[in-house]
Amino acid sequence: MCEAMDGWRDQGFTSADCPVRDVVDHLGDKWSTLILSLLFIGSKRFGVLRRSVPDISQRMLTQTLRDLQRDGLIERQVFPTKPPSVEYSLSPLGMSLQGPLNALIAWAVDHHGAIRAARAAYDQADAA
Amino acid sequence: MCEAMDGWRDQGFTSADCPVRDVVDHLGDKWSTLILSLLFIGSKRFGVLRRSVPDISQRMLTQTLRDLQRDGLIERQVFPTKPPSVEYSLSPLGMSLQGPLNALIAWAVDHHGAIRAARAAYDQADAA
DNA sequence: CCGCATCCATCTGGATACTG
DNA sequence: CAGTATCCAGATGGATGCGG
Repeated sequence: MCEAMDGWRDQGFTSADCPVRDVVDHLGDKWSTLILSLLFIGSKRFGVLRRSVPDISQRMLTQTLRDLQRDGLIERQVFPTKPPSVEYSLSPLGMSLQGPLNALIAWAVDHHGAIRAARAAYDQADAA
Repeated sequence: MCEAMDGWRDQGFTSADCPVRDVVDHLGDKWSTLILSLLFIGSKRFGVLRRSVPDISQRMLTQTLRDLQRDGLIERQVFPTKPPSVEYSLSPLGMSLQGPLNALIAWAVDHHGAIRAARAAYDQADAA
């Protein structure tokens, strides 16, 4: 893995501390990217996030937020009101991810059609 | 999910045809990003890829390559030599992904330390 | 050399119900 | 409102052996 990437800028990471894995593995889980893109817009309360992503379970929302917080990408602020409310916002580190991630999302939107077309062509080919 | 993203440029995709999912879900699988980054450098034979990524199983390499091919990101060329050889290379679509993806990878490398530090701090906090 | 098939351990994530 | 706990189906992915 990383030992193979010295073609561009790897400096000898082992598999275990490969930075690509650290980041990509996280974006890979089903919800992280989505939650991040919502927080790019602005801070949000738990319930707002929940309603913004209709098909996420409460369990997964909590877990995703915890993971993002653990990685220092988002911050969690508890208001001891009654009933309590919790607000999530982007940390400076999280904000620095906004540019690269949005570039990728923009690519996804732009090339969405091409991907779906390629997929359809491929699937049709092996049906024949 | 997608219905929540109109803050930036969504135009009303449903969950099913959400472009973010189409792309990110793929980058999320354990090997796609890594294989793509290798092919950014240049076309490679199956065996070369296998050796470049020591801890991938043959099964996963084949599967990953198939998925990328299905999405039209890479091309597969078989040389009917004896023994046969197969070469994989980036398609034009795949090349268009290089910029955004490398931006993300660069971010990962740059902020790798910060992430690991945040993670360590978080883990230490709940040990206390 | 390249790839498929099978078997199997593990992980992910959804449903549901319950606490402060 | 926000979060936790339990249970469980399905996906992911590794090991191995066979075939062109």
